[in-house]
Amino acid sequence: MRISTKGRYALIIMENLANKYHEDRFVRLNEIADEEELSLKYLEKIIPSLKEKDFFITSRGSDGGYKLKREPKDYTILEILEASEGSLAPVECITSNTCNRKSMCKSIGMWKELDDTINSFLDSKTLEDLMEEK
Amino acid sequence: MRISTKGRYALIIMENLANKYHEDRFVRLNEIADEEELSLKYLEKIIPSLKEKDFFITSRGSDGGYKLKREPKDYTILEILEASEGSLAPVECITSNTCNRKSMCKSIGMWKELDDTINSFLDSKTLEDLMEEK
DNA sequence: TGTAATTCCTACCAATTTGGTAGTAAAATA
DNA sequence: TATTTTACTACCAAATTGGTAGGAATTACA
Repeated sequence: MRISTKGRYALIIMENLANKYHEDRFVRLNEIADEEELSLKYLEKIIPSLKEKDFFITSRGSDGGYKLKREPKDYTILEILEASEGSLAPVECITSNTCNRKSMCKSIGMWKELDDTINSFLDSKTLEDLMEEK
Repeated sequence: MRISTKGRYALIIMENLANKYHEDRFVRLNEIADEEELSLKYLEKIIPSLKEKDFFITSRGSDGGYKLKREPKDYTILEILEASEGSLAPVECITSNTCNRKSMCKSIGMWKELDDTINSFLDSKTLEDLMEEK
C-alpha cells in the first residue's frame, strides 16, 4: 500500500517552495531538482497535476519558475497527495462503485473506516508541519 | 495507495472460514472459490503466505481442506493483510532504511505517523468484526 | 533584435508488479 | 488402485511505475 514517487516528489516540490515562500521570487524547477537530487525531467511531469489545482503562480521564459499561491499552512498534505496520486482510497470500490461482489462483500464498511482514518490524518497535516519538522 | 487483490482475497478466504468456524470441518478451497466467485488457482497462490503464519489447520487428500486454528476474534485484520501483502508502510524508508535522501528528508516523521495511524486502526479490527458487519 | 533560459507538451521506453493460468507431484481416503 | 484434494513450480499478458528525449512556446535581457 505504497505512495508512489509521484506523490512523494510532489510533496518535496511543495515543501521546497514552502521554505522559500518569504523570498517572494520565482523558483526554477532546476534549482529544486539540484537541491533535492531528483531528475528535472521527471519533476516536469509531476508539475501539471499540481498546477491544475492552482497550487502556484508560474512565470515562463527566462527568470521564470514557480512560487506558492497560498501560505504553507494553507495546503494540507491530503490535497497535495490527492492532486498528484489521485484518490488514496485503499480499495477501488470506495470511489468507483464498480465491484460486482458488492452484494456479498463484508469488508466494505471496514475499508471505508480505514479510508476515513487515512484522510482525516492527512487532512490535519499541512505543509507548515513539514517545515517545522526539520 | 491500494491494497492489492492478494490482500483483499486473503481477507475473503479468512472471512469465509470464520463463518464456518463452528462447523468444525475442513473446507475445500474450491468451495470458497465457488461461493466467492474467485479463481481457485489464484486462491491457491495466496494460501501459502497465510499458511506460513500458522493461520489454519490443513488436511490433504480426499475430504481435505482448511479450517481456522484460532477463533475469529483472535485474528486482527492487520496480521492478515501483512501476511498476504507484506508491510503496509506508505513509504519504503520506514521499514528498509535504504533511502539516500534520509539526511535531508523532512517528511519521514509524517510518514511514520501515518503508518502508525493505519496500523493501529487495522490492529483494532478482527475477523469477528467483519462477520458482524453483515 | 537575437539569444539564452525557462516552462510546457508529447512521445517513447524498460523494468517491475499485478493478476492471473497450467500442469504436475504428493498425500489421504475409500 | 482410483479419486480427491492440497502443494508446488513454471509461465505469461496487461498495467503501472519511474523514468528519458526532444522540441515548441514564452519571456528577460544584452
